Amino acid sequence: MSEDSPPKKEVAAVKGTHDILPGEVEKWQALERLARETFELYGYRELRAPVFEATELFEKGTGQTSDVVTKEMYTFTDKGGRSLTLRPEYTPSVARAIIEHRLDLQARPMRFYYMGPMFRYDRPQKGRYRQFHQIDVEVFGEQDPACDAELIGMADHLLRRLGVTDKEILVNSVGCRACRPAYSQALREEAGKRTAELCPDCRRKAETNPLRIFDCKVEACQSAARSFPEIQGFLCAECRDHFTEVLSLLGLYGIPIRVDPKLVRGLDYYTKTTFEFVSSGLGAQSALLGGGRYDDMMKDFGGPDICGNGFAIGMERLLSVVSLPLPERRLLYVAYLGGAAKRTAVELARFFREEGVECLVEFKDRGMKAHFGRANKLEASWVLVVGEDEIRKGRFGLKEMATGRQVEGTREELLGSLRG
RNA sequence: GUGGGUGUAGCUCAACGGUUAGAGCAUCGGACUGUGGAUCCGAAGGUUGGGGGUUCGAUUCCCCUCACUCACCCCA
Repeated sequence: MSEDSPPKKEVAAVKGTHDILPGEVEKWQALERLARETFELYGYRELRAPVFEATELFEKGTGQTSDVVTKEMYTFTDKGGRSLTLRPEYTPSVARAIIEHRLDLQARPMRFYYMGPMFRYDRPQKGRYRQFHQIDVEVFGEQDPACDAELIGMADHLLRRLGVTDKEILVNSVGCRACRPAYSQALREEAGKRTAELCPDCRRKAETNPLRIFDCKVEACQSAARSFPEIQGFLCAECRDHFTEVLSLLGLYGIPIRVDPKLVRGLDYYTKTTFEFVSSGLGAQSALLGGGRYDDMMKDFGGPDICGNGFAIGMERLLSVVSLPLPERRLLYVAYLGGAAKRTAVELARFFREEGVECLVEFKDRGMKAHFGRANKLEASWVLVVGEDEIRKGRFGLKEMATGRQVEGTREELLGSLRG
């Protein structure tokens, strides 16, 4: 009845999300494999939590005043009337899992890692997406500063394995609940005196979270901030000793770092050590990886009083500075001539796959030339030639595409060439 | 949420306000029914993001809108 073609609907991935296509996905697989291998070397084990959680979990864990919670969460109501949220970060989920399964009663410390998508309703830009992927590493129940150093060392190890040379490691201590209030107060007072120099945003931050003024990119604010007191002078004895020991161990590992007193991380729960790996060439979003210690989070959840420590890697950002050699594909293409040979081709493909050879047979009947053209396009390493003569003899031709050399043999004999 | 930049074929890009919007690459077919990359021939592919306006005439100029992108905010 309606002859109007339906209005041309724009089909496109949702803003800030992306498909990862073949050709690109191999890099992701390589990163995932190397990350897994590296973390397992240090005794970390994977812990997988759901993609969404009760909204309340993030309000408590991430902090009700943080931007992530106040304006960046993907929150929805399910059919049972529950308020759920696609996780904007991973740490609260791990904390929840530990409490729920009473993992705190097991031997400590607990070392976990995880990789997967996170969701934040941000305005997308280079290195920042609404669905993005993180590799998360967390240690619970270890207060020794050696743990902080181990995490930084392990992150550095992974980046070295990935061949990331353009990076700098920034480390700082943001103190704890005992000593940070005094520092915040000192900053607040200083900012109060210099209020005329600060941008409106920073005037607000002076009240809510004065440490964040250091993050501001406005030149006037930066130059004002340069004369602000530094946190080192305010750390309590415990925090100072902790920080000194972290730095000392990093020196022992031979990991070059830069102490950056102005490194304040965005999430409110950090205590003592914070760190960030930055790289140029990432645009404005220069942090490849960020983390630190959070001694109070678990307690704040109403869980056991055990400390936490960890970091998150931005996979998109990391991949954009990594140049991994792609694994070489070794594909066998089966070229057959005619309908009878097609059946043999399918059988042969089955045989070779059972023997662990990547093997492709296409179902469109082609001439030999077209088969080879196709094999070439698919970047096959070999072509198996299956025609009437070959079937009669039970011996097939195997051509190595790179060299053009061709051998003949039974399927078992050819297996040797394929594996050699 | 706020600013800037960009939108033409699957991709990379052309077209002074003026014929039927072109090219390269990619795709498909043919030359070519027993051996690849080459070459030649051909085909297909577009509501020039969408809507409105100015004009005899708009891919081109103006406005709005949408998308992408970069930056702010924030963060990995």
